[in-house]
Amino acid sequence: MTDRWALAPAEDGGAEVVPLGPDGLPTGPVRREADLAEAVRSRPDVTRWVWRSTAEVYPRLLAAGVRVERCYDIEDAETLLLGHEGHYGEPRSAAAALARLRGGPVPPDPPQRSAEPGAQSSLFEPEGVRLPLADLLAVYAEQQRRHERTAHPDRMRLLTAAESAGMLVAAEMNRAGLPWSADVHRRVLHELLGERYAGGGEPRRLAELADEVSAAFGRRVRPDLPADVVKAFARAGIKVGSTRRWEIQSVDHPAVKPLLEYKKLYRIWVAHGWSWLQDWVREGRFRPEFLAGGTVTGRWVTNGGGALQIPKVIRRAVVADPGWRLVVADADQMEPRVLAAISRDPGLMEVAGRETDLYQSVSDRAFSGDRAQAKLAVLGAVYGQTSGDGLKNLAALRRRFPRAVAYVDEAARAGEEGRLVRTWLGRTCPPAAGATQDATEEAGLPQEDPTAERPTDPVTGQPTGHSARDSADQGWMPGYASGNSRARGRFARNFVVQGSAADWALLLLAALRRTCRDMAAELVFFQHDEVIVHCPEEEADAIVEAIREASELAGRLTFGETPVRFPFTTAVVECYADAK
DNA sequence: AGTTTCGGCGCC
DNA sequence: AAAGGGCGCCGAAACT
Repeated sequence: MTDRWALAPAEDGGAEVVPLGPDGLPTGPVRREADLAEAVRSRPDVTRWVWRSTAEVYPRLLAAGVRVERCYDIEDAETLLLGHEGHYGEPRSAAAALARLRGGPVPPDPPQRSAEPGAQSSLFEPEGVRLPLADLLAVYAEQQRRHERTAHPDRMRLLTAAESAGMLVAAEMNRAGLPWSADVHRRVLHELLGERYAGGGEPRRLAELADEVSAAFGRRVRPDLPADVVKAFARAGIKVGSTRRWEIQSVDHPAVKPLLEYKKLYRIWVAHGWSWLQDWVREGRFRPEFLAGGTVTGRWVTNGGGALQIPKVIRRAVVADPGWRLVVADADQMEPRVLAAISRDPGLMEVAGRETDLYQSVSDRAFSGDRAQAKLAVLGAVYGQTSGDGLKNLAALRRRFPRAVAYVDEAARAGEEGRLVRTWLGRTCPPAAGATQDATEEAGLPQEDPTAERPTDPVTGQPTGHSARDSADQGWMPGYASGNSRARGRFARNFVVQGSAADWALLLLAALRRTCRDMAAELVFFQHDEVIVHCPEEEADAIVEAIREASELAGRLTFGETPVRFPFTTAVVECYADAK
């Protein structure tokens, strides 16, 4: 039985709270509490807290040592509901939702903060605009009704609940940080890059490689400047369109080898080098800011430190505390398994019902045992590959798994025709640029109001700088929603799979978090289909089992009863790099 | 001088 | 002829 309360923080550090019934309406008077954290701590029986913004409230609770079981984030739900209703990009604040409900002018969303290196979390800078508790309740009650009007109310309720759970996980991970050994990191950097020179220029190894490149060309060439490199190749009689690795690596020239090595190391140096270490690692922890549902597909993003792009060599610096372990768990072939679950393709579900290598099973059935071809074909189907071996092999895939291929083909067709597609739980893709009214109307702003704000970018919340006139055909939507029909088809094709995988991953995290509740174990990292739990050595086995159980539960909750399994490869290690 | 876009590459 | 989705990050280039 859920005991649900709503909460609104007050300016003075206190809060208003009120109990809610099953219909979301108050069942008692509003209580005024002097201390926000105490208001929650003193009500341990509450199983779900309804609030405007997890990012506003939960870091403060965590700082006071208070955790909650579940929450409902009104502004996140507003975003998901607006998307489902075809109003992607409209202001998503509770204040805007209230204005739409009451018929007043809709305020634009405040600009988003961006992370500063080493900055503390938003403890004392509540983001967004607060709303009185009574207004919040009106928005919440209306949202409950809007859930009922969606294509699958049960799934939509699960989606908003799951993403709220994800936001709790994200806040807790932000607080925990990823265990990081600065000493190991510096050792790795020294091995790869050599000594640093005074003045902050290139380290020794990069300088040497730059010299080798120059020597090979017979003139001074800066390998970090693409234009310089293209020009140098041209003088050597070699025409290259870019200096991308895949294009350069087949070129027969002595500069190629040192150039590619330079680019690899340069990347480490600028993105994860000494200044990164200085900026992002404090007291043995790397603290990026995880943001649940930060992408249109529902995948998470991080602000700062490139936490989801840590190069493999740098993972040697992720080291458990003494006596503790990292349980590194990686979902096996997640995307094709998700495709099996959402398409209900009998053959693919049967294959995905085994815990053994899915690509091998697919290749046994359709590719005469050639696993590499099978994998290319599957990924090509999911990503919308239109050339090469993947396309050729798509035909074989289609013969054996017709419903699976038809599912993504239909999504692609919908995308090309400008229709919306949804994930299994109901997260909806943004509309194509040009397919909707202009941004000003989208924002619900009065057309004649001279004081109306300029259109804001639906992703960044920043003014676009474009007029309403040109916003429909250029620029105000990012590339995924571009007017290019085929690109739009590929986007939609991938959206249904990647996004449904993100749906499932949220449920997985929620279940795993629940298991960790009464243990010392902490979730410290999440990357699409991979989680890391930091725990005392003696808890590691229990965590491995918990991951298995969480995966099973997440599969069933998300997709219903299907034969599809979501096995994980787990490793109990002291160092992240040892997991692979 | 400050801001935005581009090229390239890291991860999934 | 080329033809894969989603991100973040950096310095350089391009812009205002």
